[in-house]
Amino acid sequence: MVTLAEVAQHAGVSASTVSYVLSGKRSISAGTRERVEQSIQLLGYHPNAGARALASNRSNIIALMIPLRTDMYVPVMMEIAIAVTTSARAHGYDVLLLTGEEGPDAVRRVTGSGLADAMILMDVELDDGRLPLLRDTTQPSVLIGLPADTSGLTCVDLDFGATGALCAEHLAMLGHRDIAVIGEAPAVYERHTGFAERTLDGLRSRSRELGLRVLHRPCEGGFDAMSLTLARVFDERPGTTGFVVQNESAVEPLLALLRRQGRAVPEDVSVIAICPDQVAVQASVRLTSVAIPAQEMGRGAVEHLIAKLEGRGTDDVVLIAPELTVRASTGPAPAAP
Amino acid sequence: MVTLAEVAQHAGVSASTVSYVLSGKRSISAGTRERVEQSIQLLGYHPNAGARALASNRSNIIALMIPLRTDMYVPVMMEIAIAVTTSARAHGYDVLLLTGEEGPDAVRRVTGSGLADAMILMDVELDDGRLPLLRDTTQPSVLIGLPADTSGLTCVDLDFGATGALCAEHLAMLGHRDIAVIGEAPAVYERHTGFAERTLDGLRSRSRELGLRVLHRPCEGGFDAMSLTLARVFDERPGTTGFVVQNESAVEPLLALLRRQGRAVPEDVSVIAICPDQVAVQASVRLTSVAIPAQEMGRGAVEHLIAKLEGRGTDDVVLIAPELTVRASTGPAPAAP
DNA sequence: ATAGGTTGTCGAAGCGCTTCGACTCCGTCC
DNA sequence: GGACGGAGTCGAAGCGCTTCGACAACCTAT
Repeated sequence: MVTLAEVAQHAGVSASTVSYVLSGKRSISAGTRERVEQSIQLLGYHPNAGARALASNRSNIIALMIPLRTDMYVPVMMEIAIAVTTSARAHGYDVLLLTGEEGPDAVRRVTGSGLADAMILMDVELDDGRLPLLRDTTQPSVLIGLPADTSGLTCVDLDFGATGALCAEHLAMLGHRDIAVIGEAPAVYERHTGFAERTLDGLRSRSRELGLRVLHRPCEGGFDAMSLTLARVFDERPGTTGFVVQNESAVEPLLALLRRQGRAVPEDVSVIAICPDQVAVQASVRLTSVAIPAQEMGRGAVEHLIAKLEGRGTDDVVLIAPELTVRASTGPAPAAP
Repeated sequence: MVTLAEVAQHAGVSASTVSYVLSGKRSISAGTRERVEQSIQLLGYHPNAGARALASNRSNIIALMIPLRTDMYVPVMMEIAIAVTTSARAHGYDVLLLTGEEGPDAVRRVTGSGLADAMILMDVELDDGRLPLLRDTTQPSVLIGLPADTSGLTCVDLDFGATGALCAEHLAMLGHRDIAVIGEAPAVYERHTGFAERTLDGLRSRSRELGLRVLHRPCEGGFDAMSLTLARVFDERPGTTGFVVQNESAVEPLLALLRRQGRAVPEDVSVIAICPDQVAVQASVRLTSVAIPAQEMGRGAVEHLIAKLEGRGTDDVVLIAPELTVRASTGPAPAAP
């Protein structure tokens, strides 16, 4: 392994000079800088991460806690993780991957050991056990998601309330009166993961204003669960003509079942999905959808974190405005029979 | 931040003693050990990662390179990443997430800086630019995937050749004679990611032995692409009664299209998918499938890596035997018309 | 011409840990 | 009873880097 000292010797300068060339924290004459840079190239020098972390008290690592469960939004999670990693690299940071498995202990371990300079938490619950620890530590952090109490925290998330409202507006505008929300798996609600409730709240309150009747049913993904759920929906509200689907893995089953029942989309029934654009365009009907901006969320989280690391940061809640894209799965409500 | 020295002082011993309590590398009397452990608890001590890495020359971090692209198998990738992280933690290692973005440079950076003790590479191409670097370094590594030349490398992967053969056998046994393979997106083949070709080779050679006729068509996921592909298949081979689908995002479109054409699954047409079990059971028909054992692959990779880190490891290629689960999407070939 | 500021470089201290050799006890064995 | 060896502990060196203060050299403004 090549060390700083070896580079310094090769370039005929002191170790500290090489260090300053690398960090740019003091001015260095052009000639010296060039010589040092050449030596670095020539010897193939890479600063030792451990030594650097020890001396500077910064590891240049961001910890990313992803959920262990795979009961929801897997592609979204993946996309966020990749966006976080890519943006972090662009700022000179690496990403340490943590699963929820260790729970709050992971936070303690990482902050205590100086393994990472900062954290990004995904899959935040309304009353998350990790939050008190985050508030206690001086280590910057950003949540992707929205807990009940956001005081002293920085959060980035899609504005799910507005998302719900947007869905209601679109369906109301098309003349629908009875709509059904196919929600996430019951486990997601039990876990109090906020976003599902927020969507529903937004949708319900806007629906009230617009005179829509809303029926909400949680639903595990998959064909069988969807089949049961759908039967119950039409049983209870035969006049339902609009669907809002929040659970990605319920989308395709729903479309298949509607088809099988002879209900045409969008002539008889309109469907809006809350999902990544890719899913919306790949479905068997091109879906009108509100996109989940995974990239933007990941990038936003990193940028806020970097700002905080550089002391420019502020605690705030950034809600990304939802965008509804009209495609082929929504249309005017059918004339009443 | 609490340091070793503070713990030592609190427990009334020297710093080295505390270190030995922590590492167990020298014997410590029960009494001393207990006192030290109590002090650690009481003070909430966590060893500083940087200092430890510097002094011991090991970071206890494994780097995991995941593909940047999301054109294939996203859930599988995610599941592998989670399995890797979980198993690594069980062995006392953390996981650093790298995207393919940096390419070979990432390998250089990580090995050069001592950021990680070892690497796991996913999405390995047949002639991957990172492989020469891996062969050159002393740092242990494991590939998930199979390059063209495996000499000096350790690889873990599903035996895709056997997977293809298994699909052929199952369909042949059921009396099918004309089968179609719906492959990955063309981009996957252009990238030479091995597994797609291996599946096809295995399937073709077994088919030859069994007298099956095979038509292979790459296919982007999604409804529109699948629609085109399917039309061409039946155009060219009207007697096709068996499908093997390798592209996850083509499964549901295929089923929908067959239904629309009035071809019943499994009465008229049999479908085998190569996909995670979860996808197979959640589809609109419970799919006969060969599972992609993501968990097992992730865990296997970590275990091999740990073995190498401890000096017990050997370079070898571990191919996981495929398992075919019969569900509701395959049945006897229909009698010839 | 001289005081004062800038610029570029160096030496040394130290970050918190691991590890090696050395030392002290104490029990064992001839 | 003295040599021997193992168990338990300590002190010190050093891992490779950053950073602070010091200093020489030079430039400018009075």
